[in-house]
Amino acid sequence: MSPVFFHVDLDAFFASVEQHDNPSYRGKPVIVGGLPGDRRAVVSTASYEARAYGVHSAMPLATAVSLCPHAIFLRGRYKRYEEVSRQIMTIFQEFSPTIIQMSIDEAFLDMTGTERLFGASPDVARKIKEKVKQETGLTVSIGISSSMYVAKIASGLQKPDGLTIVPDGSETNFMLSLPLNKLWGIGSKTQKKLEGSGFFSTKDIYLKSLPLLQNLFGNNTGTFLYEAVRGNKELKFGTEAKNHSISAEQTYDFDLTDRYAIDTALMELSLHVSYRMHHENVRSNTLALKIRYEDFTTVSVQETSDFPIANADEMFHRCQRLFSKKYIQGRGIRLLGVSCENTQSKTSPEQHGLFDFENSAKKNKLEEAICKLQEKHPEISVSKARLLR
DNA sequence: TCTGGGGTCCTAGGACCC
DNA sequence: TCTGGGGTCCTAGGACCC
Repeated sequence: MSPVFFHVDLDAFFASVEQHDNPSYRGKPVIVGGLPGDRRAVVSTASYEARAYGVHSAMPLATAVSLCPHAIFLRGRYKRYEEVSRQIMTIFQEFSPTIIQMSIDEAFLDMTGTERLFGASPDVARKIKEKVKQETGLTVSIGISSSMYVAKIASGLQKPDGLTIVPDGSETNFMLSLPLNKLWGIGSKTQKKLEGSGFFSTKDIYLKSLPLLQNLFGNNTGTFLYEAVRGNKELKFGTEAKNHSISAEQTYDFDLTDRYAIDTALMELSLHVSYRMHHENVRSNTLALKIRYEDFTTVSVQETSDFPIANADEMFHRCQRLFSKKYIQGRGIRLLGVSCENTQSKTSPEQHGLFDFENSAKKNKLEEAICKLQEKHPEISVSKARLLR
């Protein structure tokens, strides 16, 4: 028996939530991402009414304002979106014991062998759409295939409120009917590269041998392309330990040049990352710093030490060292980012530095306490004195 | 029009070890 | 004396996704 996968994708999620919660927004262009005049903002989600004006995700907000000045602009209510997302994921769980959530607004459902329980795939898909609509007022688009990769692409083809079924056995034909830019995992850079080598369609790729593709694009990309255009691409979702990371970054309205402002920013980011590490009960030995200069060139430095980063204070000092190592004096900074890579669960055995262990442990406890306090009373802002301007 | 924030994965080169 | 080959870890940068 072939497997059956649904890929379910919410339509213009953030904008749709706003239109649902606020009926006066319905039928009008809604743009979530920022207010007109916000510096350095981008479009997070545009409603379909706004897309008709050419507005799309990741577009600079200023561009969206000029394309569609009469749109309703919103900064976004992410807590609310998470709440609705949880509600919808719960609905999915009623239909499949195995769901893989891909992001806040999409998930795979393994529907293999559920026919007897719920009925034929198209009927179940319609039931899911109905139930989501009923309980949240939102529409979803669904792709159905024996391959998760194909289902993912299928769900995007008939948005919004779409249902695209790729019958078992027709995966390759389906893939060969698509333009290159529909391939999931092929972005604009790779597409340019493909075109540079004379590949303009999935068929052009299909006609070449695996060794030739590997030769042209490297082992990995070559194999990916070969499998993808056949609809054979397997998506692996390892439950095994992966390299996770926790990061925070901030684009500043105006470039930073002053060292005091930079240090304050680094401390803010360190606190943010550190609290999240406490919250998720993980630690990390690797700290990475990202600097984006005013001309958008981006550099990074990272450092792995023998012992985990003990607390926000230590993270801040490590950040300062990395910063001094990399920063080109005099250049304006538009973004700073701090990231802990390769995080490990705190339940796994820890190696302590012999040195200053007790002191670190105390700071750790303090920060954990602050973390808990902040969770309990989010209205209280607990922060380093320096951050209180 | 002037480019968010949070992630993951891949590549290529260097260090180091046997 | 002018130098192998494999494995692993680390780093910087880049591509991609939502």
